[in-house]
Amino acid sequence: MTAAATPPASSERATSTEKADADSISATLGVIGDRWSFLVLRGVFRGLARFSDLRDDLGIASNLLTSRLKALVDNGVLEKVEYCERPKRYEYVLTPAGRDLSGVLVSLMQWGDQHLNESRPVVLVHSECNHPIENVTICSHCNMEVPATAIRRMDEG
Amino acid sequence: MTAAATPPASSERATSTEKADADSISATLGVIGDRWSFLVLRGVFRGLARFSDLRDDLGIASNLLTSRLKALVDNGVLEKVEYCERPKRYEYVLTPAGRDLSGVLVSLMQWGDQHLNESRPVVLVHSECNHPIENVTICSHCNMEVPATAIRRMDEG
DNA sequence: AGAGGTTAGTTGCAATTTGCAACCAACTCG
DNA sequence: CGAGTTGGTTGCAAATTGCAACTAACCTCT
Repeated sequence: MTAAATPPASSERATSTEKADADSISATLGVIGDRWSFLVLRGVFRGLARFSDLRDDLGIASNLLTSRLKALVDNGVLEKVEYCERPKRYEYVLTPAGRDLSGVLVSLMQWGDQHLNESRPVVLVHSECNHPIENVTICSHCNMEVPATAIRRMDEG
Repeated sequence: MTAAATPPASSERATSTEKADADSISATLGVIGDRWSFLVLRGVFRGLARFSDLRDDLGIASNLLTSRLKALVDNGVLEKVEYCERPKRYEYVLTPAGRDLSGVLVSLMQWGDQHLNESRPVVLVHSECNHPIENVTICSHCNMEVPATAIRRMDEG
């Protein structure tokens, strides 16, 4: 037995003989865990939607951008929307599931801001009040922030 | 010009001629953004600390685990602590910076649970009350949760 | 003391994945 | 018609990963 974490999943997923992922972290990484997908998503969150804008902003090779966008669309993170009929042009927009990835991006950004200060931070704000936002882990029962040291799995006490 | 996002950074970082990353997301991905580091961290968060335990749990090849652990230690995410003097054995424990990555892991897990249900979710709880935790983006000014659509960059209004 | 086991790796090589540069198709504009 | 733009595709070289075998240092058992 000993299933392991199955990361060598890249183009095609779970060909049936492969032992499935053990948990949601590796499953999620199977969707966005390669070298570029996070950055493609970051671009889309920033408002880039067209192939060439993403390519130019990220500096990614066309063939990779093609394959990453396709994978993100296939996995329901992005949607290809026609924005021009005659020359047939598409743009890539976040699906609701894709939008839900904002927390991942925000927490990545926040960690970088706090621990690697390689650049002036991009400050994200709440559009309604213009004050900075923050990503936290909370306990909705206690209604308080939960530090990493107070997180446990439900089983195996 | 046109700096781009610089993901082809793997072993050694920023050889000076390279344009630095543009933001904290790519900087963070430079530390933990490869196919295995997230999973190595997940293992450590789960309590695995020894080389062989991580290798067996993840199913990662030794050479890669060696290089990932080294990178994580070099980047201040993990610390190599001697746990046995005579045969000279070390274990890998989270530094405070490493512990701060819990939010990233939790948000990845949460997204997978919500959008890919490839396995029975591992429920994380607040150790003090035993109730499930949740990762959210909040505005500490408004004291409310901020949906992805209400996040904006501070500049460029 | 010697055989065998455990832990923590290293080494070499094959298989994948990525990066680069060139090329292409459809269409618009002048 | 010729040039330019957008959104790609193709081929090949370079880098990264995976695998399996091997090593080093040290224990434990007989």
